[in-house]
Amino acid sequence: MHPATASRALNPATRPLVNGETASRVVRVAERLGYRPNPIARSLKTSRSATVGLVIPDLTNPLFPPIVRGIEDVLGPAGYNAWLVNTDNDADREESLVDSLRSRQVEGLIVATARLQHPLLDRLQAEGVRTVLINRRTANANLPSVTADDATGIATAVAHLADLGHRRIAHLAGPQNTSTGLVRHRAFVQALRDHDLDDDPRLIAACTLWSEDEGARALRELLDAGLEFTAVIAGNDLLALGCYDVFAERGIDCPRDLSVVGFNDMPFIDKLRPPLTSVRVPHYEVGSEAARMLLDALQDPDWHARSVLLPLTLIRRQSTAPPNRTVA
Amino acid sequence: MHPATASRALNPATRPLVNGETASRVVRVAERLGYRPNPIARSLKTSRSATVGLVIPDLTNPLFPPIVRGIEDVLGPAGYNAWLVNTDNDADREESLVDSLRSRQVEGLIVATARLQHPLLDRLQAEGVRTVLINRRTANANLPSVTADDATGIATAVAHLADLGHRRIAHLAGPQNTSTGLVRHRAFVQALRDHDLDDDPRLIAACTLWSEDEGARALRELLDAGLEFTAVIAGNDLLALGCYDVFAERGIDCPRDLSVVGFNDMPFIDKLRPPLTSVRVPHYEVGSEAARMLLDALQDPDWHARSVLLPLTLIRRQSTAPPNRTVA
DNA sequence: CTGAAAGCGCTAACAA
DNA sequence: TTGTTAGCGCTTTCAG
Repeated sequence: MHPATASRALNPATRPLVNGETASRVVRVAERLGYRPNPIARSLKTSRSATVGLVIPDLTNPLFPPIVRGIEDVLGPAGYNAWLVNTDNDADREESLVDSLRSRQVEGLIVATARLQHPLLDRLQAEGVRTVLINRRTANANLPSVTADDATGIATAVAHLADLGHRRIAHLAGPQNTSTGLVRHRAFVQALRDHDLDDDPRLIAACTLWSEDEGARALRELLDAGLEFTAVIAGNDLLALGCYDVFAERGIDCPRDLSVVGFNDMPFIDKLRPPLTSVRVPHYEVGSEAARMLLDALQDPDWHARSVLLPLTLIRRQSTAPPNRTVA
Repeated sequence: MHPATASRALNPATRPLVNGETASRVVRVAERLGYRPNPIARSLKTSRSATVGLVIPDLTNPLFPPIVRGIEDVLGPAGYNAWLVNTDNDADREESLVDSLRSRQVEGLIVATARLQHPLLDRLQAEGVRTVLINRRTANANLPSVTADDATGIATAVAHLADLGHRRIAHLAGPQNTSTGLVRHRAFVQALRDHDLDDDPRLIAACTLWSEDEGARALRELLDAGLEFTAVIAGNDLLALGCYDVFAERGIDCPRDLSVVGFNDMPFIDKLRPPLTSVRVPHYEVGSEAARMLLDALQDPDWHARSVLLPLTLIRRQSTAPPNRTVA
């Protein structure tokens, strides 16, 4: 038995090249000997790896695990693995991690860390690295992406509050250098106008991070400014969590004194006090769709970029109610 | 310039073998050319990989991200990476994932999926694969592990409830084929006796999974049996979450009608209604300690297994209060 | 359909 | 201190 023949017999793709009988004999013997192909040697020869890199800003954000699931569930059956890295929202770390993924011959990347201006991503595209963005996009629209339909989501949230009778709604705007922060902010302003609500710019508080602390800080700022408002749309659930901290701190009764809407509907958010009304993003589907897209791109050399917007639904819970005119 | 010399100059470990001046010249040129060593070729040659495998049952459990962080923070500076896999609590999947990690030449494993009887882990040990267990252990005590001091944690929880005046305390026992489930169960019984509390065996409900649904099912079972009890110690926070679902379902006022204690103090559990009293496990430290242990084991060929128990603290929140004699 | 031969990029042993 | 040589385990031409 000659190694080349064995190799052909063991690789499903080249199996047809070899006599059916020899093939099955090889497979049987390999089985008996407990032979395991060495993917490293294979990688070295073929410069492929059956692996894709997954670049996450922060795994401790409960948003990401379901996305990772979605990705793995699609990649696995296709014979691919995901190599996961955490950037901690640090551009240098991101650069070196992407480097290390590339030197390990990952065949493509799924990136959840996009900022609107993102030189690294432009470079990857220029160098022809197959990349799919998730959650956030860059200003450069040529990169394929799978994101939520943020604008519609915010519009739905505003409509919900308007229906309840709110007229002065505040917004905790996420970082404006991320597509999600910017799109949600703009959609918020647009939706206020569409509903003829007060679009007082002072009711928009900028957050520099997607974090609980920033959410708390921003809400305090609005309250301390003595502005009148009866509801808040937080740029995401973490910012909304910060609002809950302020409620506890200042004895604010939610939803009687103030309604809050979050964004993402992350796990466990339904167990808060009160359960948070939030715009649900189908995280698992974001992951599975992105993985499918990347596999397509890997298979078809002249695949062309698409951007998928996944639909959102507003999950109404107890953090929103009609405004309490006597208090606000 | 000869490739072997360049190789020696670029590898910090062999750098001393080469003339200082040539070395820095090589480094400079490599820099200018944007040379990136190919870790795959290196792996093939050296059969090392600077990588360890991390075997997690379910990444969507918020317990794990902080552990992963702890591991990466120790591994990174030592020049190692972690390759993370999800088993979904499926033994077959686990087997094939561990296989794939090994064929990728991981130098060691950190395993969070241990069951008391765990043939795969015994085999790994027999084959000399460097392995550190976290969270749970096997019956085979020879495997090094980093776990929480569960018994003391449960004793503290029982003491807390006893101090509040509870005398009939129920336990939602986690899967008895895991060390955590078994140890907590036994510690619970022991602690009841130490405090002279009623150790009615009917007050212990077995859960077959560490899940919210199982927690809910088990608590319903206890309530439906018409047993009298004023507090519950859940085997972990997910089981405790299930209790919250039953409270909502049946209009039970926690902590007035029933006190609950969780275990793990997982992220966001402090935001529940009411905030959950829980035994805090230092997850980050579990990860960092395990990573340090594994690095030690990799460096020192005749390293001997140790097991580390990390201390726990009870975090008192609003889910526990004195029993309400008139209702219970 | 199968065999022979070469080489992916790197490093370790040995020689100079 | 540097050069030479060989080979990690696999796949893929090319020839037979």
